Amino acid sequence: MSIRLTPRELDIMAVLWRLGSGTVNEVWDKIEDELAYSTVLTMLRTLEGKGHVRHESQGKAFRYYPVTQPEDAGSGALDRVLDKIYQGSRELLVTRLLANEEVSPEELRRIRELLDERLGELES
Amino acid sequence: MSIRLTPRELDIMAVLWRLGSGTVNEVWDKIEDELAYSTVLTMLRTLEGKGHVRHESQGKAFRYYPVTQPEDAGSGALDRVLDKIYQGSRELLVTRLLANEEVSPEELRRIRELLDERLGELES
DNA sequence: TATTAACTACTAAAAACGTAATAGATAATA
DNA sequence: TATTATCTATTACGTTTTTAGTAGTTAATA
Repeated sequence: MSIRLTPRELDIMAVLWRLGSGTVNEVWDKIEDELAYSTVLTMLRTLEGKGHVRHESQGKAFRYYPVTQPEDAGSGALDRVLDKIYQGSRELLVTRLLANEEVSPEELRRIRELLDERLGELES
Repeated sequence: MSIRLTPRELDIMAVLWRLGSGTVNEVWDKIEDELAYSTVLTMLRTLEGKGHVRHESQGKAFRYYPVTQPEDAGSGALDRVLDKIYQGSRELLVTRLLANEEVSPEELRRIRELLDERLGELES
């Protein structure tokens, strides 16, 4: 079974992945929605209970570290989107992904290179 | 605000999107997890309450049709994955998406064509 | 028409989620 | 040392989600 995080858990993990680690305070500070400090604390303990984070004492505070990595959560979430919404079609998914106006030509070129590399590997 | 479906709601919508429409029985039959018939019925009514599906009578049964389309639910879900897990990097996401061994060269080529088209548009 | 099979409607309720108040502990600092 | 600011621990609760039993209805069919 692939790892599944709840929306709010994902918000918190996203902060930890970005920062590398964080105290309750730091996470609370970076979370977009306005939550009570204790809410963030509770979430982190929940996540710890599920084994997605661990903590070390730092002074009187706890510093939390992600145990579950983006890939672990990502493959699950992405596969799910791919499967359920795009019916397994990676093309369709990529089409939607790049449909956004904001995508820069540079980004598109880099992605194309990526594809070329991958194709090169397969042909060799 | 983008549409957000719960995991189970998504399972059901996925079946409707795939089939085009479905009676409770048909959906129940296609759902992977073993649920009670009445559970599927309840879910469909919930989805109807939220405006994601509608129904028409067909004999004594109801035939349900998706109102919410994959794109509607998809952009939200995909953006979320992109944002939270791949930190907004489409490259990273595509890398992961194509990392899978199962991706065929044909599929890769089609995706590359897609990119070329998109790049062509931007350069003109 | 009486019976049965297949549905929907209604109801309930456990489990998960999300949020936060408050109490207690600890370290800084006046 | 006394006070204060900052943390964690505990506890609770409303909401949503998920699941499903059972009652009622309808259409087929014997």
